[in-house]
Amino acid sequence: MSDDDLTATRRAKLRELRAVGRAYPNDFRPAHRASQLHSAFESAEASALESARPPARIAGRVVGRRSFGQAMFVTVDDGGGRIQAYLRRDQLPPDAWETSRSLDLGDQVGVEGTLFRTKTNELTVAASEVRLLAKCLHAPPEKWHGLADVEIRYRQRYLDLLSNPAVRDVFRKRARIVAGIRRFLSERGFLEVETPILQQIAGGAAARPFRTHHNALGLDLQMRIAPELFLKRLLVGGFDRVFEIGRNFRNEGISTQHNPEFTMLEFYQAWATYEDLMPLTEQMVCALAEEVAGGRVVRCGEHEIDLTPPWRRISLVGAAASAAGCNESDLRDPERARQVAERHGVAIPPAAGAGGIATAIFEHLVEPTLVQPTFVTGFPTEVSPLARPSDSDPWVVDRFELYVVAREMANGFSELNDPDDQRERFLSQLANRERGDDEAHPMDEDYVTALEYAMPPAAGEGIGIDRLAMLLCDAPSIRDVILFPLMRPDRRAAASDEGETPGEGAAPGRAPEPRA
RNA sequence: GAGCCGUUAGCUCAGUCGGUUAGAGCAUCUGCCUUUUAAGCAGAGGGUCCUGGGUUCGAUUCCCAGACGGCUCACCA
Repeated sequence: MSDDDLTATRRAKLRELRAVGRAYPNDFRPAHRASQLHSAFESAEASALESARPPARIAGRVVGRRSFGQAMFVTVDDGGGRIQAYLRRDQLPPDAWETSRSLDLGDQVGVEGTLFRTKTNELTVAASEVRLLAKCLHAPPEKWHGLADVEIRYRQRYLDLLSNPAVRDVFRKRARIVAGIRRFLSERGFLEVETPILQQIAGGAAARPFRTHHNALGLDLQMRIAPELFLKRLLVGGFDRVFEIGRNFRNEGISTQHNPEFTMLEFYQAWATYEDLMPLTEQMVCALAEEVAGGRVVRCGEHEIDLTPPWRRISLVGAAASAAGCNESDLRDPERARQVAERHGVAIPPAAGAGGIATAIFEHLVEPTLVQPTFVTGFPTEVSPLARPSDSDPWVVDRFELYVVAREMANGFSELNDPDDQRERFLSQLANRERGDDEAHPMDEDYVTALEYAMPPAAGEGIGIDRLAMLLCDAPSIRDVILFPLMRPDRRAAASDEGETPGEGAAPGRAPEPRA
């Protein structure tokens, strides 16, 4: 049967339902969840159930149907688990039996009855009532292999979720990660805040923004690339520990590790340095791993990652020099650094000085090797326009990045709160922009003004939630932990949808759906 | 943006060294079946082989272009 035929068959059943009553009722209230019933009656013997006849009222999607003429088994998935129901003609009202006979895979159904165990000892609802609650008009993906077409999995995530239980688990884990972060930070006195996504100057990171427009104000705006500068304004305002979990938007390429919109945690703590944030990060990530991955050792692809603190610490310039076979001093000199980069075939970013070149060398030679959790410190000041210079060596800043499985996972530093230095850094970034670095940080005078009102010394950190979820859920692509990743429009589907009206032509009796 | 790979029934996949009716399992339809669980048995239907051009007597298959996806690289704090 073609797709149209499959749908037409189901639509015909829907038409019959409409003819005799409400096709989409909302008066059935399930009293039990499949998982509850399984755990509550786990140890109940068949004979015990036989005498007690515990009532059960469940609702969910039909994911299996085995028919025997005058009886059938139906497996119902209520989102949290599955339980099967046994439907017999001689135990059901006639209309419920008719409903049962017309059930299709994918339908939403409500079943009421009593629990028993079958010959094969499976806990089962012996149905005394069956209600169709919502008709499924399309054939669902195959029961055994599930949905494998990656494109459909992303475009129609609901199909992925309803046919691949492991996918639901990933997103449940992701929710627990986010909830765990909130709990962890709230317990430590951090205040959760929300700052603008629509901004006039998108700052706080090196990235190209999306542009948009506010009609009433006639104002061009950008989507935020980071909440950083607003969160630090809040430090000036007197909130000494703040955090935000929210979406950032960066107008850049898509890969297994990049989605144009992604979720970031940023938190700021006054009276702290980047040294304080490293153990805090270790604690937080360990707590999350123990909660969602069952321990501090997590499997990620072919790697086994041991998150037990303390994590290794290396210096960026030191590691880059040793990987490139040169001295650190070579990487502090623009000309010699350039030669080292060229010798190793490392592309030199536009407008880069020695610090930028050293960072590029690090990223190409060292970053891919950082599989176990590693804090990288000693970032050049040149590539860190918002971070506080190290007291002992102002060529670098008090900053770290966390790498796990060769992926950047977190970025934290002691905040630059000297307004005059910050203005100079912005000006230097502007100069880089002139020289072709289109991701150089823009000038933000309003932010500098905020610093002039005295921001307490502080440290702040950003953690990529998607990448953290990838690590803790063992997901190879960021699209596996983002429910609806950005996709190109599917022009094939658009073209064919315009050419036909699916199913409707063959259903002349069907009245249009009232919408108001 | 570049390279490689993929796109065949609603789903999961075979297949065609260019050949006449393109297959399987699940799903669907018909019949039988009151404890099955990837239920079973018998039968049937279901295809824009991603799209468009080209080569050819003949293209789902070969060539070119395009669409969409995946991976790698580039980009990307």
